Amino acid sequence: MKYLLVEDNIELARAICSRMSLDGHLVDHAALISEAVDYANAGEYDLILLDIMLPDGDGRSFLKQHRAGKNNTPVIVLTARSQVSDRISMLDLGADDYVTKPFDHAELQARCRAVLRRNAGSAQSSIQMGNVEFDPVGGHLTVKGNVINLRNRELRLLEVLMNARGQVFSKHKLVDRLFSYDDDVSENAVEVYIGRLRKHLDGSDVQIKTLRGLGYRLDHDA
Amino acid sequence: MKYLLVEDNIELARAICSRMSLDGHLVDHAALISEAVDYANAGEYDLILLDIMLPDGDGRSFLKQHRAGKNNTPVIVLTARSQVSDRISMLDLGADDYVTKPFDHAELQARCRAVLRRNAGSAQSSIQMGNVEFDPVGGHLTVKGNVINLRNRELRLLEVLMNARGQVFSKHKLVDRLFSYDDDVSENAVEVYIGRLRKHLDGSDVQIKTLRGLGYRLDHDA
DNA sequence: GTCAGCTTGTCATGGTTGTGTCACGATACG
DNA sequence: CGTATCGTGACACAACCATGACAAGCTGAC
Repeated sequence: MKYLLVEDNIELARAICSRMSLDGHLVDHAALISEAVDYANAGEYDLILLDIMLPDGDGRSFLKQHRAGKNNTPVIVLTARSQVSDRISMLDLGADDYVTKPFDHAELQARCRAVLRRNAGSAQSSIQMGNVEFDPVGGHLTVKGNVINLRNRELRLLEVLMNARGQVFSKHKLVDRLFSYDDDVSENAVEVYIGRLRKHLDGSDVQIKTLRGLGYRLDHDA
Repeated sequence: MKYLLVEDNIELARAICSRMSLDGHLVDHAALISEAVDYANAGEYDLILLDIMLPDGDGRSFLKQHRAGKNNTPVIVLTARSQVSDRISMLDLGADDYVTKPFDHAELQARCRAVLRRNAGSAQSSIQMGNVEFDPVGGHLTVKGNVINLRNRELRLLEVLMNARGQVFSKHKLVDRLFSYDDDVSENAVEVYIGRLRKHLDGSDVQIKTLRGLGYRLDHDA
């Protein structure tokens, strides 16, 4: 995925960039509206993250211009909590979601995924794989017709694995995905959750394979 | 599909138009009641999106007139959150649904689809689910034949849950849905309302399930 | 005005459970 | 056989949730 980040606070921008890069996304960064316009005109983006307080103008003008150009790229607005009225007009102008600063990176990532999923797969939210059906919106899993309610972390882990089946995730990467930055969590936690998920998937034709020293991968037996 | 949008805020109107156009719909835009009447008389629309605060009068008058003319075109009302108390009168006058500003465009699209679908298969305003019948227009609930009057907030909460059964709503999202932005309301309020709703639903085969750390979901026991 | 009655959000408390760690056993691999 | 890596049952704690009580608001009647 290719993101455009419009944010004048350099440190924050750098943090977001590195986080997103870790997820395998490509991020272009603009610190000014004028830059942002140039970037947007030059390339196709899957998602735009837009701060509204910028040195050379209001993010609104960018958003307005963006939508006026019949551009359908989803936009997530980054806003301070105090700028309430701005937030309102942003949504009215066609933003797809908003995140209030300061935000948790895990939350931003979740919002991004949600917006992208909503935008791409339209109504199709549940993921099918063999005799397993996973519904992240409903928060449950169906294995051979039996409904299993997943807990928060299990859900998030499965979501990550399901969205990139066949891809290997290192434990380090999974920790990054599941926990926020300041949560200091051992990698053993991931092992525990993998174990719990495996229990839920027992009897299905989907399994989480261990690749010693590398990580985990979701496989579907043929 | 052909939509008529009645909205005096030009920026918002433009944003909605471009969004809808991207979905392949044709949208006519009226900024005044008088214009709207002309449009409505001139053409057949599949759906009307109606703002109620308009410079030359109240959208209600348009709605009344529209229905008086035996016109069956579904209408979705766009209203500010503070005007939610008007909702009953809007629905009484024949609106099919309402969306509070500011709204998420994805939500507006979903509401449009829902209304059109509902309209295709003959109109029914009340929602049935197991031995529970919910009438959002009348504001009451029938559980096993017993009529229960709901209070305003309980009503809105149940409406949100009923319109997307099986979907998990985080408390954050529910706060967003039920309260306006400048109401600074704790998430505990949602817990309280869930509790109150559960009391009303006692003895029915519909229940609000708690998904710890995730939110709430309306379930129907089989 | 004011008083009663109803709605609504907050608070404090207590119960429940999801979560991450630990310790130890199992397994892969050189 | 030794070591690094992974699996897992048990556990303690913190986070989360339910709920009764309460106070502030609102409404309408008089």
